[in-house]
Amino acid sequence: MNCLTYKIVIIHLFRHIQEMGKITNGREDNKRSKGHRDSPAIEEASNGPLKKGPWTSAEDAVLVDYVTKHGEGNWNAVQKHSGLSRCGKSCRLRWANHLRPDLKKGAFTPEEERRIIELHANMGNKWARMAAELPGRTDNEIKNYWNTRIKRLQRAGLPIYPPEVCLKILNGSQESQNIGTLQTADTHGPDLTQMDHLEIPEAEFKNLELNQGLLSYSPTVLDIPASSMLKQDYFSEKITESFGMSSQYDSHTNTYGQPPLGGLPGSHALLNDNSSSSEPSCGAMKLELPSLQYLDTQQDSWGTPTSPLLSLESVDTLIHSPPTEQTQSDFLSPRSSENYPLNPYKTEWEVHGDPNSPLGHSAASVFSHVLLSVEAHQMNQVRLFYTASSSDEPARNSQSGFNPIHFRQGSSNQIDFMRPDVLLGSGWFGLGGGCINDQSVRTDSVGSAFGDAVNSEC
DNA sequence: AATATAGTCAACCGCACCCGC
DNA sequence: TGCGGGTGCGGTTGACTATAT
Repeated sequence: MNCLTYKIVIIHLFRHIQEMGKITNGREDNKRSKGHRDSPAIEEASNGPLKKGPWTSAEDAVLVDYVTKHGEGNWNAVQKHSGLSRCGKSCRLRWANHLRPDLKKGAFTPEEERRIIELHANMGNKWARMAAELPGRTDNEIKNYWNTRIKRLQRAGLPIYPPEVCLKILNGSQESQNIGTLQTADTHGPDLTQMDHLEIPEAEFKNLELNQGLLSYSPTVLDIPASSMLKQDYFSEKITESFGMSSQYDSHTNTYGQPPLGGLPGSHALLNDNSSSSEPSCGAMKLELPSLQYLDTQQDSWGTPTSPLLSLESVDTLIHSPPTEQTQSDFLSPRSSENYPLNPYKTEWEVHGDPNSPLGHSAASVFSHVLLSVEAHQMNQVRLFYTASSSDEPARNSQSGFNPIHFRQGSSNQIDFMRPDVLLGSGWFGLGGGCINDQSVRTDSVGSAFGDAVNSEC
C-alpha cells in the first residue's frame, strides 16, 4: 500500500464516520432508511442479480477497496472481481461522484458559483468539461446546481446570464466572426466551417470586471427565496441590484453615459431601470421574461394581457419551422455545434430547440430583453446595413437558408430578437461588440443604438 | 395540522464515442 | 470495415426535505 492508498482509505473511513454521525438526525440517513434502500431494485445480470438504488456504506467500502487495489477503470470488472452486485456504470458513477478522494463536499462557494455561470455561458451544458474546470466538483453536482438555478431564475423571470456575460460572449463571438469575414470577404464570403472552430477565449471571462454585476448577480439572485421573487417590487429591486445597475446605470441616460436610445423604444431594456411598470412594451421586467417562462404567468405576474415577448409557442414555431430553402446541415457539419455553441450562423437551439445552449436556452431569455419594435424604415436600415457590411451576405443567405432578419408571424414590423442568429448574423451585436473599428458599419441608427452601448465596454 | 409546492440530491437510462479485435 | 465492449456524458426521474398556504 502506498501513500495514496492510505490516503484514500483514511478519507473514506473519515467519510464513513461522518456518515454514521448523521444517524440521529441527519437527512442523509433518513433518506437511507427509507424508500428503496431497504428494498433495492434487483436487476438480473448474466452472473447474478445486480442491485440498483442507493449505495450502502458496505458497498462503498468494497468499491473503495477495489479501486485502491486496482485503480480506476475497467468498471465492469468490479462486479466480477469484488463480488459487488453493481453494474460497472453504477460503480463508476458512485466512485466519480462520491468516493473519489479529491472530491470537495459542501455547498458551492460564491466563487465557484460565479465560475459555473461563466463556464456555462462559455460552453453550455458541458457538465463534464465544467467539472474539469472546477477541481473537486462533479458534473452531476454542477448539473444539479445549474438546473436548480435555472428553475429559480425562470420562475423569477430573470435572465440566465448577467448582461456582462452576454456582452462578453457576443463580443468574442462577433469579433472572431468579423475576422473570419475579413479574411474571406473577397473570395466567397465567410467560411462557415471555419466559424465552427471559433472559440471564445476563456481569458475573456478572466478579464471580466467581477464587480460589474457578475459577482453580485449570482449569489444575490440565488439567495432570493422563490416566493419572494414572485413579488414584482422585490423583483425590480433585485434586478437592478443583482446586475449592479444601481451604480452603473443612470436610468435617465443609459448605461454608459451615452444618449438614450432614440427611436428604439425598449431597447436595452434589461439595463433600463426606468421601467415604470405602466409601460407595457418597454418595461424591463416584461422584456426580461425568459422565453421559457410559463405563459400563464406572464399575465399574472405583470398584469398585462399581451406581452411583446415571443410566447413559447412562437419560439417553438421559429425553432421548428422548416428552413425556407436549404437545411442547416447543408452548410454545417453536425459536429460543429458541439464544440461551438455560439456559432451565430448555426445555433444549435435553432435546429434542436436546445434550451440549454448558451444562446439557446438563454437565447430566449438573454435576448428577450432586446426584443424591439422597429419601424419599417428602421428595418430598412438594418437590412441596408447588413448587406453593406458584406456584399456576399445575400447570396450566402439564400444558399444556406439562413435568414438574417426573421419576422414574427403576423408581426411584420418586429425583428425576432429572440434569435441569436438574427442578432448576431445581422450584425446587431457585432456593430461595436467586437471592437471592430469599422466606423462605416456604425453609421446607421441601429449601430449607434446598440454599438455604442456595447462598444463602450471594450 | 394537513396539504401543496419547491428545492435538493443521488442514481439510472439512453446515447454516442472510442478502441481493440 | 464492421462489430462489440467499455466508457463518458447529458437528460431525467424518484425520494426526500423544507417551506408556504
